[in-house]
Amino acid sequence: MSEFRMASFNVNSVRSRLPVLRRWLEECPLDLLCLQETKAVDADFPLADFETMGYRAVYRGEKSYNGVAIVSRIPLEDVAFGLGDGETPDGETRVVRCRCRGAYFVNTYIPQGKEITLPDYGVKLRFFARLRELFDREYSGKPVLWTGDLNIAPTDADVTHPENKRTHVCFHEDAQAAYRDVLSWGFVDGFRKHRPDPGEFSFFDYRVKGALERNIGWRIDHILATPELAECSRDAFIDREPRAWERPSDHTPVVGVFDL
DNA sequence: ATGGTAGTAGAACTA
Repeated sequence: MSEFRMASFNVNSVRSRLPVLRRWLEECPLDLLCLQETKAVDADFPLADFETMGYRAVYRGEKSYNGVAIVSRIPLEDVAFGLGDGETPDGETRVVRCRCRGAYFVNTYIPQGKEITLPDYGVKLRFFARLRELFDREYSGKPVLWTGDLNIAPTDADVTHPENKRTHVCFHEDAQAAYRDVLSWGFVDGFRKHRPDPGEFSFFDYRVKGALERNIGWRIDHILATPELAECSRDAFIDREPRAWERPSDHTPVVGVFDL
């Protein structure tokens, strides 16, 4: 049993974010880092850069969109991509799973959904349902850490102005219910366990002027753990610093510290 | 923030 530090970070292009990642990993060393929106086909994933930093990585990407990775200091076992249910799209570039230190990690980039009136929103709701099916099918009784950009702000405490976001795909009641249904499989909000107060956000829209300084954002990146894992959780926090650096992602990392 | 910016592209899409 020793300290295990992990994080989830939507990088909005892993290649564009290498300077930020280098600096952040130096200042905030991790055992395991879950990335989303890598936006690189596998041949273009900057594996050598991570190896230079002392990490290995598993990844699956596509041109321009999506893409997930798990970057780690220690070996990863049972690596798998996608939801594994035979449905299309299969989520190959949105879901990466592995086992590490006796725990099961599920790193997801949930579809954003565009607009509640569009088919994309149905795909998003179905994606949550398929995840629930995956947990039912493959993870019964196991210690699981579900993390990533879930594109959902679960409660009014997780956005700046809840009243004008009721029809937003990341805040709409149907999306929140779909998220809660996965949560009810058996997850504890690992961030909220340590940070109960409202007003902490992991996403700050590039298009909102001074979003970070004015704290206008969303908490849509999450660390969720099964109860026995949550018991091992020692701390969780959102690190706002990388969002203020040169050429930032629009997201900033969520960090979880465990005794594993 | 019913507009805006960033990324990948090399025009228009996704977020």
